[in-house]
Amino acid sequence: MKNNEKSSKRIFHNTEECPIRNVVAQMGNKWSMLILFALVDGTDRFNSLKSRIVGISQRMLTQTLRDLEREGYVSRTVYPEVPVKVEYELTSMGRDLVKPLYQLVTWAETHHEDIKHCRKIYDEKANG
Amino acid sequence: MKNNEKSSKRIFHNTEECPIRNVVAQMGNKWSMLILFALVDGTDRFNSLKSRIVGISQRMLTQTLRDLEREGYVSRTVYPEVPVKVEYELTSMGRDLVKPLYQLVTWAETHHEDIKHCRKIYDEKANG
DNA sequence: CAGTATCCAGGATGATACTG
DNA sequence: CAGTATCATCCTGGATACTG
Repeated sequence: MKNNEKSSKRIFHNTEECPIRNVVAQMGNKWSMLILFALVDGTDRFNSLKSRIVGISQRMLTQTLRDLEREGYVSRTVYPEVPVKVEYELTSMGRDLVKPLYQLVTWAETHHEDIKHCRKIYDEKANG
Repeated sequence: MKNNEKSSKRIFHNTEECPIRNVVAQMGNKWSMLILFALVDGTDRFNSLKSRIVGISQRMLTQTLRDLEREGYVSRTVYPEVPVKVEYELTSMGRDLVKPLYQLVTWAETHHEDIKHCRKIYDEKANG
């Protein structure tokens, strides 16, 4: 290949349109993946999710569920009983997204110790 | 399975120790994945990266490279010439991480239009 | 060339109180 | 039960100027 064929490859991010960021930035926020994984085994309700996902606030659960619903990963069903019942469930696209996500989770678990080790080395070099 | 076996499954995030967040939160920030992908084809230098990764500031390139180096995904080599030359390269762990990342990128590209469509529907329902 | 140092704006997240 | 509304705080990222 030509001398600088590689270095000439430019990379754009385009926050609005980039398909990568559309998915990864959403998954990168604090609660998205936890909620998706909480729904893998089936439908669940708001307060049940809230107690299962340890540490999440009502505000962030609502907001992240809305985001995930807007992206098309989660569906929301309201049963007009009294008191009202709301069920959340993965859509088919949501269930599909979980597959590559699990690949990443598996990778993360496999390399967790390596990463911690690298950080330790790096920090020791910086401080020592 | 028992009645509430599913709903009893609790999910923790533990920002410090959770292997998932250790990886995904880092990849979720604005420039990490772009830098990793920019280095897939081989070694590159600071200013070359800066011009190839469109829109990145000097500050964020430095900072994100340091983060990636600390995690063990990128190596940094200084050549004590004048002026100094610094080369960045993926480590073997970095090259390995790119694989599941590509799975996710492929998924994102495949579903980009679906996601945009879902958003449109959602927003129309909210506003109309 | 390859950074560092400052300052600042905006978004993400959390705490708390209130509601159909 | 399943939220909404408001306020405070922290973190991310961008602009700009300076340096070995």
